[in-house]
Amino acid sequence: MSPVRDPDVTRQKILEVAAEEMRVHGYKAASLSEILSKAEVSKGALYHHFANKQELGYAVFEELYAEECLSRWRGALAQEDVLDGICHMLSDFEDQCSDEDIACGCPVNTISQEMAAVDDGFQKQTFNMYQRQARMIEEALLRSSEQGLVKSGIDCEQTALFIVAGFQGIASMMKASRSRETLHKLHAGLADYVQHLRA
Amino acid sequence: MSPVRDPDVTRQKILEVAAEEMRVHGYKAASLSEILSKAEVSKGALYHHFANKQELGYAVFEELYAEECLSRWRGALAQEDVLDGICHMLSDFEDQCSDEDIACGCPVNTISQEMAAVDDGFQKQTFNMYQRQARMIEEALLRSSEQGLVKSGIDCEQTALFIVAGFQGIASMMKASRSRETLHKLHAGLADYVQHLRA
DNA sequence: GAGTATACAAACCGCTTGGTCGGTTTGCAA
DNA sequence: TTGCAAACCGACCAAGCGGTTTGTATACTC
Repeated sequence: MSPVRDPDVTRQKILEVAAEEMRVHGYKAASLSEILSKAEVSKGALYHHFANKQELGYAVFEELYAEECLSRWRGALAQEDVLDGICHMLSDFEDQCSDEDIACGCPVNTISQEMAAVDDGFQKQTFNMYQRQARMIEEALLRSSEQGLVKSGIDCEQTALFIVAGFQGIASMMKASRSRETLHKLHAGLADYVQHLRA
Repeated sequence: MSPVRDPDVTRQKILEVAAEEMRVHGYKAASLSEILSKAEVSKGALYHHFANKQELGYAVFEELYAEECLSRWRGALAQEDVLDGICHMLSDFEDQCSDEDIACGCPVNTISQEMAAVDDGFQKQTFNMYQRQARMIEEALLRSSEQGLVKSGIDCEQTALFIVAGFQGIASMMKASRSRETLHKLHAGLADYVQHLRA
């Protein structure tokens, strides 16, 4: 049977509760006391697994937020028709997300806007995340370009970067609007853009 | 000569210093003590002009952030060629903004991401701001459509919304990257999109 | 010039925050 | 069975926060 103490489980529990709190309240406003009580874990346990709040934040970002985000892109870009893959990802997200998800927005975008200017660690993490996304998309576009799927004239790096920006912008407006209708129109706008890349 | 006490000047001073602090640190992390000491104003003065921090925040958003943002759009959309107007606005911004501006990002986007989920007032203010921008762009597109400047098939509302999202997304990535080069590529991407709307 | 509302000054307050630290319990190895 | 390190507990702390209150100086009105 499982032991009374399992450090991995404890750490994961803290991580997940912290992620949820930070998704809703942001990094700074996420209270350690609140996290501890919701995770049913003592302060001693937390500070045993993480040096301080900052490192907890970094871990949440890297192990949960970034991972979720990248896996979504991996799925979309693995489709044989990359453009359709992206569009399907958009409508899938729209179908799956709850009202709370809409209100909370994209955690990467939220943390980035809150912290990038005042914490170099978060700035590097978020920038790195965006670069990885852009790189993935760029490679997919280059592949598609060779296959004759997308127009030949386009600058794949620039386009990939703009697609990432489009996503983040949609996340921003989704959060600000709290409106599924707005989200739908925005997705339609991005889908149009993506499809116009087709050869 | 000017009186020793001028309530309007005092209020404006508080507003401007608060705006600067919130631009850098966000709303919650902007400290009233810090604002007061930088503005060389007492706590009594602040609480004479504003009921609480929240109302100060709302005033900063409405009277400074929103105004600056909207005036930029007004200028761009007043051009006879709206598409060029937007593109010029992009390159003007790029030329004028300092490294600090890049690092701080767009204050509307920053505040929106920080507060929209936890404060209905900020949520409404930011959404309203985005809607006004979108409306302005939509009307400009409709005008241009009648003039035969832009393609006839486009959905002006959806396109306008996506342009606003594109802007916010660029602001997000600009802040996260702290890189002028990235900003330039993003602007180029958006400019391409805007120009492809041309008839 | 008196009276009064406005405009400020600054000491003060309760509360929450992230973080510390001495002590205790658990699990495993020898 | 013993020994010890890892895991955890929770009382405690200083600092900073937004906000209140009491008092005073200025400016305008009559």
